[in-house]
Amino acid sequence: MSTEPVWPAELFTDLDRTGPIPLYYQISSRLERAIRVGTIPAGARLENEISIGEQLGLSRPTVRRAIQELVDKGLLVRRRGIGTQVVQARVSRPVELTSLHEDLNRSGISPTTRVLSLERMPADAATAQLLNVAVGTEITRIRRLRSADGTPMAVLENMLPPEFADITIEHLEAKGLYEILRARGITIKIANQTIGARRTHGDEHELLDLPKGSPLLTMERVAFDQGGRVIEAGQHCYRPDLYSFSTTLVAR
Amino acid sequence: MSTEPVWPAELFTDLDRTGPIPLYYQISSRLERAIRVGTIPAGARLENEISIGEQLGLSRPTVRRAIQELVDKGLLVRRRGIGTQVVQARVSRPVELTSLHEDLNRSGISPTTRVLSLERMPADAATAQLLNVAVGTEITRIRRLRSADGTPMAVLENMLPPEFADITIEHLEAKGLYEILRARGITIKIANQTIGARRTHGDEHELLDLPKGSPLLTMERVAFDQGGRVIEAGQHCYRPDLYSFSTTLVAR
DNA sequence: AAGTGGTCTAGACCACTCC
DNA sequence: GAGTGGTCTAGACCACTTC
Repeated sequence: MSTEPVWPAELFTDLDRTGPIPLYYQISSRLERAIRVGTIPAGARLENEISIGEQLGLSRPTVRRAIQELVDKGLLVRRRGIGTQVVQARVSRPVELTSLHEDLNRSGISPTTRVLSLERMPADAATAQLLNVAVGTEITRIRRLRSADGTPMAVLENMLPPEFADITIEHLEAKGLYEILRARGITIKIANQTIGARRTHGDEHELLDLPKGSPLLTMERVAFDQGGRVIEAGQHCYRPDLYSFSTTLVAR
Repeated sequence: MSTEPVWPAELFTDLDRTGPIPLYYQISSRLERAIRVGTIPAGARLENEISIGEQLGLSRPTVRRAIQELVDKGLLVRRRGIGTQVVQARVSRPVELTSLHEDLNRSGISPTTRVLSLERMPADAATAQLLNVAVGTEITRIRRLRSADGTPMAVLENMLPPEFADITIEHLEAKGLYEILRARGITIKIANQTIGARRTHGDEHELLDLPKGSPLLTMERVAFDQGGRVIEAGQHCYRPDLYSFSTTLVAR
């Protein structure tokens, strides 16, 4: 038995057709909320694209684009000849271009940061290559301890190119690095990151309150702006009992 | 100084306009190859979308869609008022819905699999919830050791729902699990996965040829088909000196 | 002012699935 | 055969960047 297709048109009565927010985005964000809160239940079939367009006074490509956004997020599945359905599986938000600081904030946890060191130094060969600057360029090296509710969670090491030489300890203890960068108009567009594991080195076990030689979850990241300039390179390690990376993968 | 925009139209002379392969896909895949091999260098600016469409005899939306594919992959950056540029950063392929077996194959390494155990058993409460079946349902539990060039790399544990009760050790030692599933017409559409770290447990250190209590990189995954049915649930652990997860993140 | 990408329209034909 | 999504066309207007 197949159920009737659903379309809660009442959610879309007051679309703003003149403002700066794209119509497809207004549709997809309301639809996403309706799915996440359960107004549209898992497994429900949506009405077809043309019919939705007629009800909303929109062309099919616009409706299609809105739906595609949620297909890409893994909330909807489209099948030719069948229709569009809400996915049955729970979907977690993808690994995004955010910092640990923002992740924690979103979880309702108030992160604190202790700056362990903040120094300017000439780039050695490895760092110069990483940041794509000349050897000997004065770069900024930061080492921070990030805690959540008083419990140490991660040791964060970052290298910054010379343009950020004026960042202070006060900045870093008040806000996350990505927040500071964004306030300067820096937009991170692309990042390459690698997740791995290793034992604690040096003082990491003390900082993270772990036995010496414990396993750590590690993440290395190089972040670029729109023009391909390196904005930061980080080598971070996390307490694996307190932190992990979750994501939802969607097949193309 | 800004350079002239480029468009190697000669790469697109023999588009197949009648076959089953979409035009936008033909464009984007050829363009991707040209970028990856360096025919179009990093930082190059592409011609504008309308001009490309005219040269290729295509409408702008089709050209736009082709370009969008590569923007989503992080190979191109678009800026309003400026144009479309090849990203300066190296881009690694994203974490995809593939198995370790396929990852290794793609890297030119021939993986081998030893089945450590293959058993049918009634689902306990935790497994039943994971696989979304009734408690006591006969499920299949697999434990495998995956090696590359003779070196043990990972211990793979999977739970499968009852419909796969006929999978044999011979199947599993010849092919990857996902390959076997695909051969049965099973398409995995969505997966939730979590990456973490922990110490070795039980016999893992022996299997992976590591000291007892060494760090392991772990990945848990629940994979769903189009209809939201659970296809497999896996708990895998990897030797962190031989394996890590790399990906490129692209800001929306 | 000129050029770029961002959005949107109103259609069209096709492939696939189900009955 | 009817209904669905997948692709594609040929335009339009707008916002943003550069000159």
